[in-house]
Amino acid sequence: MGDKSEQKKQLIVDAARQVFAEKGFAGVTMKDIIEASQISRGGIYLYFDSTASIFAEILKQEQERPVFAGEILEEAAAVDLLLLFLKEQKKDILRKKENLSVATYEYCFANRLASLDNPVRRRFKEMLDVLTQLIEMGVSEGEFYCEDPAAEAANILYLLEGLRVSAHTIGLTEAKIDSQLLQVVQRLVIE
Amino acid sequence: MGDKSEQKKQLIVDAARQVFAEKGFAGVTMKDIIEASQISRGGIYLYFDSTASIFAEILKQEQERPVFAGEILEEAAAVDLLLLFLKEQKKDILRKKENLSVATYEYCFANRLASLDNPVRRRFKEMLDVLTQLIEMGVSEGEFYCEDPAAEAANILYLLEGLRVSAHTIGLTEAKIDSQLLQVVQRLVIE
Amino acid sequence: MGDKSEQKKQLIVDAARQVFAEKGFAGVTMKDIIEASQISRGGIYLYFDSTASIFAEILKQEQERPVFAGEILEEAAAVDLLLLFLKEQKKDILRKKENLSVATYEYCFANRLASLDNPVRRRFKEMLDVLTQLIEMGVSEGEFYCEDPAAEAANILYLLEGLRVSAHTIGLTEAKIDSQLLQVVQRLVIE
Amino acid sequence: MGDKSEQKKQLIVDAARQVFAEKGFAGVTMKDIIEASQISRGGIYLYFDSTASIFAEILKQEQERPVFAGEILEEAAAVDLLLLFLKEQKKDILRKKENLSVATYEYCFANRLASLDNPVRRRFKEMLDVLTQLIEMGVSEGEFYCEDPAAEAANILYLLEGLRVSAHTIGLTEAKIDSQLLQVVQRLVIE
DNA sequence: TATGAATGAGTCTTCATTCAT
DNA sequence: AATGAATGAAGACTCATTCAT
Repeated sequence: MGDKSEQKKQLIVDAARQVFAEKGFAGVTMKDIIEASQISRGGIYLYFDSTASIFAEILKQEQERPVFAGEILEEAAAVDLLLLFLKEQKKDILRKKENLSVATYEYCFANRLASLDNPVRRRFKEMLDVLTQLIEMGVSEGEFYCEDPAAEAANILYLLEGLRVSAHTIGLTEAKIDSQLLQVVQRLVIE
Repeated sequence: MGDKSEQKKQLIVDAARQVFAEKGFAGVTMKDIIEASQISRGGIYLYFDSTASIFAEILKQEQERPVFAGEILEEAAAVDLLLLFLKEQKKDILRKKENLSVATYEYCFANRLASLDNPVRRRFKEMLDVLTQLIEMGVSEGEFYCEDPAAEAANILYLLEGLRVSAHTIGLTEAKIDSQLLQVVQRLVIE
Repeated sequence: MGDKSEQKKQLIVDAARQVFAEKGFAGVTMKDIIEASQISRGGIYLYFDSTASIFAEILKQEQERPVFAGEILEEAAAVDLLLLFLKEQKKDILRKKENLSVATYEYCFANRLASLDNPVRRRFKEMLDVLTQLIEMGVSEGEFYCEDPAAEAANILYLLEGLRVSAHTIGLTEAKIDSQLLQVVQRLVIE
Repeated sequence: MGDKSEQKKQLIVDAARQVFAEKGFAGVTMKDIIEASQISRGGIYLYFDSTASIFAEILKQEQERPVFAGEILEEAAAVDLLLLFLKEQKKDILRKKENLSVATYEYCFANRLASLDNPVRRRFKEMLDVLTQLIEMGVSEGEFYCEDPAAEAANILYLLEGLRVSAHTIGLTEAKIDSQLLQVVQRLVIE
């Protein structure tokens, strides 16, 4: 039955997400995922044919999540929304052992994608749009000063990406991240 | 003989660098390196015991290279030095197929280092110092406006790191990099 | 219901025949046959327990077909009947991609049968009888010269078998088959 | 060392020949051959990459053997040589459990070869030439009567092939083979 | 009867690593 | 110091067959 089948598929995806979060992408074998899910060696091939296709599914689902985890209040000030966004990002960057960032990087590297419709790119675009709108809103409300909101939004996202990857390569303390995010805010906000 | 031994070791390292640049770190096998260097199956173990230790040696050597590729003239203006630095970084980011960035990321991820004395971290520190001095110089010369040169330097480096990794995950055009670097310069330079 | 059950069984057999004709016997899996017939994974086991038993059923049905595909006229000359028989055999040998010969060979080999009541053997006997009678008829009518009709009939059948298998091992042109069959006819017929 | 390597390769080939003779081609796995040879699971891949390539090597070696197993005396009568040839063939056909015929058939079927340079075809051509010459010799010596030696030679070979394959499909007694071979001889020899 | 999801045994293949020479 | 043949552990994948529904 399609419904039950979907459930099982989701079970595998959820188990696999754990595995990928722990071990990244490159080092994960089908066996790892099989052992993490309640499925047999042969059974997993009924749903996925490789670790890559499982991870692709995870990314797809990831993309469907809203950019902002919390509620966005229409009447909220742009500064507050920005602070909220940055705080969420910081939290995620620091939760480096539990998130999918390393797996996502490794997946991108292994598959040498960077093609137009890859989910990581789409996610970036989506975040870029949201952030650009946020900045434009702040500018029109007189909260922010910014000549090129789109470029500024991209700048913030690339900085966050740099922090995210650096958390894994050189290690980052919360203080260091705060220092960087503070700069971002100071640059924008009219005091 | 120690000297001859060193030569052989360097031969392996040089061959391996090519392989890592092409295929990243995770996908490289001992066999790949053996085939690329002039050494036998068993012979390589006289010098290295894993792909990781070979890559570690490469990183060590990488770290010994000067931060600036070109000559730095004492009397050059800070703006020009900054522009030179950014131009070099851009070039390297765009040469993504030939540099060691993916291999380095994969190596860091696979070894979950981020320890205090890892070479990637040391390299970052080194660049941070150079860049901070550069900015301080620019400030004292009246070329730059900057309240916290060290934070600004880190900001630039994280942004570059973000661009570097994004070149592999979402793909970047030269124009997009230029747009980001322009922002960096405009922010600093007093027109 | 016995009748409906028989129908279903025949459905499987017919679908399987196609598969065996295309792929021989050894390379065919239950999955292949399941996909070719309108039956479920588990359902096929209600009728057959292996590809071998399906093929056995096909052979059984094959055996029930008349030796001569066309109509045999009582009053026809023995020469004409012989020519008709050889022509049919030639046609079948050349249609090597669509007939069951490879599958039959592979089935016999795999099951190392050659037992007394195997269907291939029965089929051979049947053809031997028909052909022997035909030759005897020709002899008594003064059309053929032959001292040992049974041995001659066997000789023709073995030759045809040799041509049939050679069509798959070394490849045969129509001309080569014609040349061989011509010899057979010349040997028998009194000019 | 090339020499020792060749020895090992030959060891594998010899062990594999046994296995193929026993089990045919289709049912033989790498594991079977590994267990029969003195080699490890991974080791066999240093020499061959599939059962097919091992069997191809066997066929190549087979082809290099002389068509006549025994000595051919220049001054021998054509009849005697023919009888010798047929006797050898009969012996081989009856030794059906120990020869490579089933494996060869299965190999040809599985690989759907029948291409111009397949070794089975070359072997056939070779035998055809030898047999044709033998018959021509007999004719010129006044021992044989034959209008078309090449066609007659082919006829004998196809008959033998028919007997060979029939030994596996319908089963053959020595008497039946003798009866067929007798016909061949009677047809040729001028009494 | 009929379904198709699930199982696990079996095979192929690659790879780091060892070891006799 | 150097070689490269050999090893066996580990992972990928397929397939016949079972079983709850």
